[in-house]
Amino acid sequence: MSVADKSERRAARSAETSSGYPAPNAFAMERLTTPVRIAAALREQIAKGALPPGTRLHEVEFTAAFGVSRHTLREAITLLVGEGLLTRVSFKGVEVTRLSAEDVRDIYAARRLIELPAVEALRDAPPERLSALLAKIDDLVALPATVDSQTMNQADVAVHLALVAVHGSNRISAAYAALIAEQHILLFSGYNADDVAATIENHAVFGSLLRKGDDLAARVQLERRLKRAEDELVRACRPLIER
Amino acid sequence: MSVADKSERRAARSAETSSGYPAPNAFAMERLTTPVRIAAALREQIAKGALPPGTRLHEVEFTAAFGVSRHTLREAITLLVGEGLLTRVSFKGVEVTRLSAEDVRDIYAARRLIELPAVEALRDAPPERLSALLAKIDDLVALPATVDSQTMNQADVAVHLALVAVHGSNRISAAYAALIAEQHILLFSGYNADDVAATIENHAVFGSLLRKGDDLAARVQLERRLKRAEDELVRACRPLIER
DNA sequence: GGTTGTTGGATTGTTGCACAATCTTTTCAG
DNA sequence: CTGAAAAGATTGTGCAACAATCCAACAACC
Repeated sequence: MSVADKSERRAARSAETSSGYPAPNAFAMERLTTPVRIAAALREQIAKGALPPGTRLHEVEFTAAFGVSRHTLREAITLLVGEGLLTRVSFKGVEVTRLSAEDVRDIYAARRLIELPAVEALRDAPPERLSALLAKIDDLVALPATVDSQTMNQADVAVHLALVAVHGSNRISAAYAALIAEQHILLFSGYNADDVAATIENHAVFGSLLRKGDDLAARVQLERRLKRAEDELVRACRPLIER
Repeated sequence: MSVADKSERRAARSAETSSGYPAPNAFAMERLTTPVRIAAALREQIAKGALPPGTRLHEVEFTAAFGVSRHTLREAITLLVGEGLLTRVSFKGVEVTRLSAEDVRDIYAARRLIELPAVEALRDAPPERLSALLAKIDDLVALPATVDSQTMNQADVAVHLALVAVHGSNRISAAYAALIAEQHILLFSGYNADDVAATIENHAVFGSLLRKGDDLAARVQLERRLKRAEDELVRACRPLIER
C-alpha cells in the first residue's frame, strides 16, 4: 500500500529519538502486533476501493474473515478510527468514513498549508532532500503511459511525501500521510488513461522547474495542480452522499 | 484539561459532515465510551505532570486503579499511543513518551508551519474568526498576575487554538491540538510568576497589533515568542534524557 | 572472574465466553 | 394507520485463561 503504516511511522520516529527503551537497533526487526497487521490489511482494502465509503463493518463477520478474536479486531478498528478512515458510533456500528465535499476541501486546505511552503523551504533545506524529491519525480516520469492506476498512485504519493519531507519534521510528515490516507478513501477509481499522461507531464514540468531553481513557478504549478485535484475529488464524492 | 479530547474532536467533525448516520442532533449528548473517558483521565494526568515522561504504566495496576477490565484499559492506552502521549513496546510495556530535544524542535517546526500562516490568513478569513481570537486574547490579558499556571496555560492554549482555527480546517485544528497535547508532556512545571506577567504583556501587544491590522508585526512577534518557548522547552527536557 | 546458556517468574498479547447496554425491527393493541 | 411494547440483533464491557515474550537470577564453562 502506498501510505506508510501509522504505527510504523510512530515506531520509526521513536527509534530516532530517545525512546528510553534500550537500543532499538537496526537488527531489531519490527514485531507487528496482530491489531496493527489487521489495521494495515483493512487500510489497504479501503485504499484500493474494496471497501467503499459507507460500508458497514460487522464485527462477528470480520472476526471470522480475519480469524481473530473480537477484542483484537476491535482494537484494529480503534486504530483506524483514530486515523479517520473508519467512523464509529456507539452501539450502532462502524463504517468506512464518508467524506463530504466539505471534508475534501478541509483536507486540501491542510495539504496546501503543508505542501506549498515545502517548495519554498527547499531553498534552505539540506540539498539531499531536494535530490531525494527529484529522484521520486524522475521515478514517476519514467513510468510508461500504460501503467496501472495503482502504481501511478503510489509514485504520486511518493513524490508528495518526499516534498513534505523537506520540512524536516516527522510530525508534519506523519500528519500529511494521514491526510493522504484519508483522501484515498475516495480514490477507488484512481487515475484513468488520460490522467496518467497528464500527471507524467505535470511532474516533468515540476521537476524541471525545481532543477532550474524557479521555486516560485514550481509553487504556482503545484498550487494549480492541487486545486484541480480538489475539484475532481469533490465531484467524485458527490454521488456518494445520498446513499 | 486544556486540550480538546481527540475522540470528541473526531465526533464533532463527523457530526458536521455527512456521517450517514441518522440525525446527530444537538440534543444527542455525546455518549462517551469507557476507554475514551479513561484516555481523557490519563491525558489529564499527563498534562498536569502527575505522570512524568518515562513513567511505566503497569496494566494490572491501572486496571485496578480505574476499576475496568484489562482490555478496556488497553484500548484507552491504544488511543493515547496513537496521539503520541504514550509509547508502547511489544511485550515490554507502555510508558509516558519521553520527548527528546529533537522532538521539541520537531513539534515547534510543525507549530510554526501552522500558526504563522494563520496570522496572514486573518486578512481573508471571516471577521468572526478574528473577533473570536481577540476575545480569547482579552480573556488571557484580563487574568490577574496572581493566576495559577494551570489556568494561565489553559488561556494560552485557547488563544492559540483560536488562532489556528482561522485556517478554517478541522483537520488542521485537530493536528495542532495533538501537537499541543504532546508538548504538554513537558509542561508539568508550567508558568512561573515571572512568566505570567511576561505572557500577559506579550498577548496584550499581540492583540493590539492585530487590532491595528499590522499582521506582519504580529507575525514577527509570534515567531519570536515561539522561538523563546521552544528554547525553554528544550532546556526543560534536557535533564529528563538520562533517566 | 567473566562470559555464556538455562530456567523460572513476571508482564504483555490474544482468545473465548458471558452478560449488560443499546439500537433496530417486528408485532400488536387501539 | 399510529404508536407503544416486545423480540432480536449488535455493540460495549468484564472475567478468566493461555500463549508469547521479556527479564533477572542462577548455574556451567572457559
